[in-house]
Amino acid sequence: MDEKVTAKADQPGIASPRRSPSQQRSRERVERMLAAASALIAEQGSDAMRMGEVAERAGVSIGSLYQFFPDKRAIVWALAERYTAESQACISAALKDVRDVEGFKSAFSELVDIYYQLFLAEPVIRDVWSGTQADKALRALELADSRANAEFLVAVLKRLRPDADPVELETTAFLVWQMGEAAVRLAISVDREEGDRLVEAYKRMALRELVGA
Amino acid sequence: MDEKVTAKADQPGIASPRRSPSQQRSRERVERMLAAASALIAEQGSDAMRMGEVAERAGVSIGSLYQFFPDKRAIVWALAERYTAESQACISAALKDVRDVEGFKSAFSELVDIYYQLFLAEPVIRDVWSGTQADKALRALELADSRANAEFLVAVLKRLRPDADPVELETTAFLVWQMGEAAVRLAISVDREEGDRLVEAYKRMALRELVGA
DNA sequence: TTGCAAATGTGAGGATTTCTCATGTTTTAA
DNA sequence: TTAAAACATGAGAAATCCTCACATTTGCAA
Repeated sequence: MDEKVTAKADQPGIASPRRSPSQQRSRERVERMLAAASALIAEQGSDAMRMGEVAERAGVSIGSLYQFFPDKRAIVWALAERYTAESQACISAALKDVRDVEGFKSAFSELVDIYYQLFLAEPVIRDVWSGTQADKALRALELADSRANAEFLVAVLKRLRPDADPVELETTAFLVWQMGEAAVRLAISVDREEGDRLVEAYKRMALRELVGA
Repeated sequence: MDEKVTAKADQPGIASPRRSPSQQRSRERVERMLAAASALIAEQGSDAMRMGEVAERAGVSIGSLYQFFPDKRAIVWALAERYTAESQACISAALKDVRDVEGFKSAFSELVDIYYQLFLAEPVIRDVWSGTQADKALRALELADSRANAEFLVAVLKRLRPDADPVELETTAFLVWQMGEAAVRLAISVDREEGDRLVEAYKRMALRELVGA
């Protein structure tokens, strides 16, 4: 056992960024790396993405890639983080000003549509998600994100239904949120017509559960 | 470009079994290989499973492994097939003799419980599923299976609600089924108490959607 | 401007893993 | 008994991830 301290080991299972780009030049290069990775994942899936190919397409050396990303998963995770941040912004924006049940219904519907459109427009998201599913540590973080998102729903529902059991509300919101993600992923996996039907069916189902028929 | 014909290429993306074990001896060896793979996946996840380790633990050579499985994914897929077959049997058994709405409710509830218990007892299933998600071809097969399972639901629902729109029934059943899978996977990812609550919440939600309050 | 330290860039090669194939052994069936 | 088919083996070819010693560029204080 050598005591040599390696670059990893900030969180168990997740290697920390080896270094943050502090210069303008390197920030641009990191952007190119992520763009190249995103394109490759969209083409072939995250599993088939090759680090050498990412480097080549970004116009950098393989060494530069590892200068900013400790390993392959870190690239997938960096992309995933962007989309979770984006979706969090969507949710809080959509639900912020909900005052009554009718307002909630339309806000929720709109929210689901935005999600659906986001996934349709960026097939990368789907593959990034697949990549995270195959990895225990990433899955845990994904789950935590999902829980955090559900909290937005809980906050609104507590206003709309102040007499409801908080624990049940929490459970329902978490479940409905997770199912929304599943529904959207399912919808983009089938043809457009069926996908639209599935999303609409999900909305009905979710709203019935959240605020009654 | 050489014209050499390799063993793969029955279906696009899915390598075909190189050879089916026809002798008793080899059938037993294949069983040992699958058991070893299953154990390793349960311990570390399908991604961390090493072919050499599978061979060693099964007491066979690496060459024998590749005699029956064209590649690593094929092992994961073979395990996945077993569980999908098992779950299909569950569904048809549970729904076969449903005659009225009350019977459907209890059968559905029991079905979900069986699924939940199956996933709790065999963490392999979860990892097998993660493995298939990371792969486009396997995902397509998984989706086809899910659709086939939903057909069982559709068949029963058509009996119970003969006046309902068939297309809507189909959509709803597919969605509800897919969400059930998502709910169970979610439930086994959290602590037992919350998992139980989530599964119960899913049952309520699904039954309300399928046969009304 | 100059000089130096920190940040960044590079790619050959070490380490690991999947999978092949030539060769040897066992089983089947006529 | 014997030939053919099925099965078994493991060294090593091929592919891939990642490291590391060294080169270059940038920021900045003197």
